[in-house]
Amino acid sequence: MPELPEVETIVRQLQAALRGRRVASVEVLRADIVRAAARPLAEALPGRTVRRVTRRAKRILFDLGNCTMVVHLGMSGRLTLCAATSPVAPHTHLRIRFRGMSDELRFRDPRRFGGVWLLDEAAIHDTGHAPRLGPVGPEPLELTPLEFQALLAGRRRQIKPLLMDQRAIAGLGNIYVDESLFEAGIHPLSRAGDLTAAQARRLLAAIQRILRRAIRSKGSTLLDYRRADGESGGFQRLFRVFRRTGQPCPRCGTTIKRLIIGGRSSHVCPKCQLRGT
DNA sequence: GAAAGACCATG
DNA sequence: CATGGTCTTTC
Repeated sequence: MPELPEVETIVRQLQAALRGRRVASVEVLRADIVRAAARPLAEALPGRTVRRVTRRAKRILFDLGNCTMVVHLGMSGRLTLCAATSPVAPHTHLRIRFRGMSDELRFRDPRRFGGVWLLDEAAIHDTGHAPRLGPVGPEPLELTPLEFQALLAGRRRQIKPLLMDQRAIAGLGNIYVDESLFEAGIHPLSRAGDLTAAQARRLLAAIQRILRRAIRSKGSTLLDYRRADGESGGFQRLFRVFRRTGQPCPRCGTTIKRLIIGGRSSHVCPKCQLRGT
C-alpha cells in the first residue's frame, strides 16, 4: 500500500544514493515483472548513468538519459538498497549493481501487483501505450484551491472513490484519503460536486498537510512497506481514524466506524464527518 | 458518467 | 480474505 508519501520517501533516499551512479550489472530473477520494455533490462541498463530519481503519482522514475525505468510498487513491492552480499529474500525479482558501490538495488514484490517498465524517449511522453501506466491526474501537493474546486465541480461521484482515482488526482490511496477526510470533517460518501467552496478548501489543505506530515515521518508501515534503507515508516503512529475501528475519535470521543466504500474499508467518525446531501 | 464486481497473487 | 489499480460490466 505504498502511497505518495511512501514513494516520495523511497525516491528521496534513492536519489541521494544513486544520482550519478553508473549501472554495472542487472539480474532479472523473474522476467514477467518487467511489464514493458523496448529491450530487455539486462541489456539496456549496464553502462547507463542514473541522472536522477523522481516521483510521479505513485511511480518511481529512474532517468537514465536515453530511457527511463519506471517502478510501481503495487501493494507489496519494496525497492531497497542493501549489501550485494546479503542473502536474497524470496520474491526478489530484480537486482541492479552500480559501479563503485557495495550496495545494490533490489526490487521485491511477493504479490506482484507492482512492476517495472523501461520506456524510451517516445514512450515517456505517451505512457498511455504501456499497459497499466496510463495517464494520471495532477499532483496534490501542487494543486491550488481553485484547481481543486474545478476538479470537484459538477461531479456526482462520491468524494472518497474520486480522490482514490489516479486519473482524477495522483498519489492518494486508502490511508491518506481516510485521514484527510477526517481532518476536513467530510464524510467519504459526500458527493464531490456538493462540497461547498469552504469545504473544498479545507479538504485540499487537509490533504496537503497530511501528505507533508507523512513524508516527514517517512511514510506509514502497516505490513509490507519499507523505506529504501529497509527501515519502517513512522506515520502509522499518527493515524487518527485509519484502522482505528471501535476506538474513540481523537477529537470528540465518538466510536470510529468502519464502512465499505467501493470495495475498500473506510474509517469514519460519524459525528465529526457529517454526510452532506 | 458513475458504481459495482472481477481480477491479479500471496500469506 | 484483504489489498491497489485496472479492466469489465451494469445501471
